[in-house]
Amino acid sequence: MTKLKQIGPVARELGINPKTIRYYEEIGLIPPAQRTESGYRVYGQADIDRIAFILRARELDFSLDDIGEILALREGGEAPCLYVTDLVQKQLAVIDAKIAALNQLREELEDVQRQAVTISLDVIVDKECVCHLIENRAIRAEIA
Amino acid sequence: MTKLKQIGPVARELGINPKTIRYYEEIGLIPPAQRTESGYRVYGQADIDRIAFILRARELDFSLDDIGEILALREGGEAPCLYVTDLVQKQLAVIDAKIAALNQLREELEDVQRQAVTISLDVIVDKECVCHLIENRAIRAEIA
DNA sequence: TATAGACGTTCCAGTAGCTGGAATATCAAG
DNA sequence: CTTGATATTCCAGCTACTGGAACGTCTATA
Repeated sequence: MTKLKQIGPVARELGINPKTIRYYEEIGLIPPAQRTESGYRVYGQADIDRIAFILRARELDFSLDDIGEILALREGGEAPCLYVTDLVQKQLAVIDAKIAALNQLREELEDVQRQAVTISLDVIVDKECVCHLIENRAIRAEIA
Repeated sequence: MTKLKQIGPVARELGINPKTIRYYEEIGLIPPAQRTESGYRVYGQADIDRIAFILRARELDFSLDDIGEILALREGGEAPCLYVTDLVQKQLAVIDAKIAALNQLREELEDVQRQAVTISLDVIVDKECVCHLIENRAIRAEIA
């Protein structure tokens, strides 16, 4: 018999909000927790491990849906590893796309910053557009 | 007098869903559109420009809140450029953090993939954990 | 002129993954 | 016996839209 913990200590141990655990239960990602006589949720090590697994998968940016499927497959007796490698492949593609987009975004913002430094005062005072820094970028983009 | 356009053509021109324009109006990001007798929204070039500005700022990953403030400052007669440079600075920091996190994530997922290839069959068949690929990563992380 | 279909309108609800708050119950310590 | 920390449920909101239902409007053609 392992020692049972209430939701607060478990959440603190895992570095999350207790509400997150209740939420996972609510959407069926974890089974309904065991309760004390007075209705408090209590968790054993296996429950904590399951939540920890979810959190690690979340760190890898898997969606709760995907995590749920992995868990369900496991419950069905199948080792989910092959399924997971497929998910991982897809995740990698998504991440690469995100990184590329962010890098481009970064360049564009640096562009904006550079322009802010070199912009001449009379342009700043001119009131014909909402914001030169952003509008000019669009104009330059059209030219290019 | 410029030609007025209905919401559909405007949305197509800008490459967005008409609902997005109604949404921007609903949250007050753009003023209520002029209407035809029958209640159809119509837009002039200035309106379209304003929406286009919002879309460009969104491409730079500004929140609608930030964009609203920029627009409001502009309405107040102040050039928002200085305000924008401040926002851009903050955006850059956020983006850098995101890129760093994604790169780390990428490495971890590649790690998982590598492990998937070299993992031995007896480990796959063992059913003691939910998913070796993800769990093992956590174990290795603890060791490191 | 009737009608089809392509557009427009409003309103409600849902997405992901939580998080905050209100109203209420439980529990341990002083 | 009260105080404070914790727990419970339920409702609502966050971002930035998007989908769908139910309905109105406009144009073109049979």
